[in-house]
Amino acid sequence: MKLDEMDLLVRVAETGSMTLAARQLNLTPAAVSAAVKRVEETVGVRLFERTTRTVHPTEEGLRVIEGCQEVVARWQRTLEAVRGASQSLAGTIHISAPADTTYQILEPVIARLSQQHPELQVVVHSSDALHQLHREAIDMAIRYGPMPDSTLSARRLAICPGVLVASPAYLERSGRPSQPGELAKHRCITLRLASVPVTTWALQSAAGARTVPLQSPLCGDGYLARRWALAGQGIALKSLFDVIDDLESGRLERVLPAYTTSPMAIHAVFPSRRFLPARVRALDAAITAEFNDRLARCERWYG
Amino acid sequence: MKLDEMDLLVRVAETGSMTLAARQLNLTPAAVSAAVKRVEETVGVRLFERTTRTVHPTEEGLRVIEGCQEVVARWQRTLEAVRGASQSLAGTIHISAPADTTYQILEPVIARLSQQHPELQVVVHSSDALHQLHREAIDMAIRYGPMPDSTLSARRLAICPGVLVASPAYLERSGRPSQPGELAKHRCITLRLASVPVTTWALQSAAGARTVPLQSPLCGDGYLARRWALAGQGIALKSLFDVIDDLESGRLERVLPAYTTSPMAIHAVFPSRRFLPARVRALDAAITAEFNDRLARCERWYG
DNA sequence: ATGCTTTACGTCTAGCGTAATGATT
DNA sequence: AATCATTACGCTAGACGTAAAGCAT
Repeated sequence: MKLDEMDLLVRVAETGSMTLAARQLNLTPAAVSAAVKRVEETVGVRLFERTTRTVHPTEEGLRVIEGCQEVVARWQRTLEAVRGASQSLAGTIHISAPADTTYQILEPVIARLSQQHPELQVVVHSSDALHQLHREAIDMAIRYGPMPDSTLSARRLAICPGVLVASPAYLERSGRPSQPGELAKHRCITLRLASVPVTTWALQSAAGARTVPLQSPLCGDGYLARRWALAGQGIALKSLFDVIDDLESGRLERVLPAYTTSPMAIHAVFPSRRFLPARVRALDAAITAEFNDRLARCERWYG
Repeated sequence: MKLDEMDLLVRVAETGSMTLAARQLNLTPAAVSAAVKRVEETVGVRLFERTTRTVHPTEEGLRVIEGCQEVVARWQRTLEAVRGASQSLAGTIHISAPADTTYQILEPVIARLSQQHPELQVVVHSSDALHQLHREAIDMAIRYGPMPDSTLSARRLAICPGVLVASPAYLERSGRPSQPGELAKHRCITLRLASVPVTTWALQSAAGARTVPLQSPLCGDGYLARRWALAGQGIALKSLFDVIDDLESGRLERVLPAYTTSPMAIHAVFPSRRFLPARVRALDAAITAEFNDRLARCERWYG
């Protein structure tokens, strides 16, 4: 029995698909299928119940896969302990994050880390889709909003309300709305999340909740929305977390400051494999530090 | 990296020899040498410092070997958990014990266990030599006397003084010695331990210690000594543990009952590998139960 | 001189990709 | 129709044994 085969089992179980596991491991589906069959024969029990569309671990399969996870993790730890003498990090990290987070927050963090560790390669996947996590072998992802419980493990980085923002120039030109109803008269910049345009904003204030329907001339990802807002194109709804820099510097102003959306969590998401390589732990630490700093500024500004 | 290779590393470290490890694994020394070299290359560190006579783990080697031990043990546990559904034990156990222990104590225990589990095969190595533990791949051994600290792990089964015994017939015929000095006039049955004849008995009593020099007409292993004593051939020095049956039944009598040797421990000895297969655990349990029972009888008789 | 590790070499099998097949949505 | 798992087949590389060489005790 090989450790690679154990890793393979774990990935098949995680992705629920031999093809995806194959893609992660740079193998063909045929090889993965054969490997699963091979292991099942040597172990002597059926590990996955499978149709051509789904792959489900069996009762015993779960036990075996858990064992595989721990075994692989234990081995990786010893390897790291033994050759980790050279304190420099090496290898490739695949990280996925929403566009705005990538360009605004991650970019400097990653640049710094990359400079400290020249042998490190960071591949950035700018995406909102969680399922991409398994499609490519993503090591770490950052996601806004509630976490669907799945085979992923997540740690909360921050929790922050959404706020309406616009540039001072735009507000000078178009006026400051004093209540949500007036938003209909403004250029509102909306998001397209997972290819689906967002058509309403759910605002709340001390006075109560209010859902505002929108038709928006500008619709894009979160990064575009912020850039457009900065360029005076209109009013955007962004997580406070994303615009704290702009608010602090005065490049953006809050609109209807009595209103926010309900707080939304930001998570660091990892594949459920037990062991994170040192390079991923380092990136995680750097990102977490950055988020904590930023979160503190949000709370200071907001509170 | 294969689990078999990890097991191989563990065995090389345990035995301190590639050839012995090869013998345990049914491989050639060439294959073991190649495997070690292979692993060293994939891990990237030298695991063993070796001359042609010795194989010593390096600093990193120790870490890696420990990792291998745990990994292999973890995997064996999952395997056992998964296919252990069939509660019957199967496979082969190699057990090593002194002759008398084998014939008198182990024989019925093993017979019983073998009957309960028809697929079980027990290979008994009647031997006193600890180093045999690594020569053959012994799963469990029973040893009298102090444990040299080594790569073996041991658990104490009992601790018992040695006593002088002879058959009533012999004592009727030759008379009962009343003090150690009189032993010189008797036929004393001695042991040959590790091919070295024992020429003195170190006795002690409330009055003090006394070392008696011997020249003995009969010299053999512990089983022979007991049989000769039973046959009225003379006086033997045996662990109380070995002769409790004979003393209880009156087939043997204690000689110089005020005198014993200092208590000697009896250990169950295992190779230091982390995980004992269920079959070995079962045998261990059965033997331990037998020893506990016997030890209780010793204490009752002695106290 | 014995017994160990190492190297060289020939052999064989395990494990991969390619490509075709079968099944499911 | 598209996508996934499976099977068949040819190929390559890894792992073993044999045999010989090199060292240490």
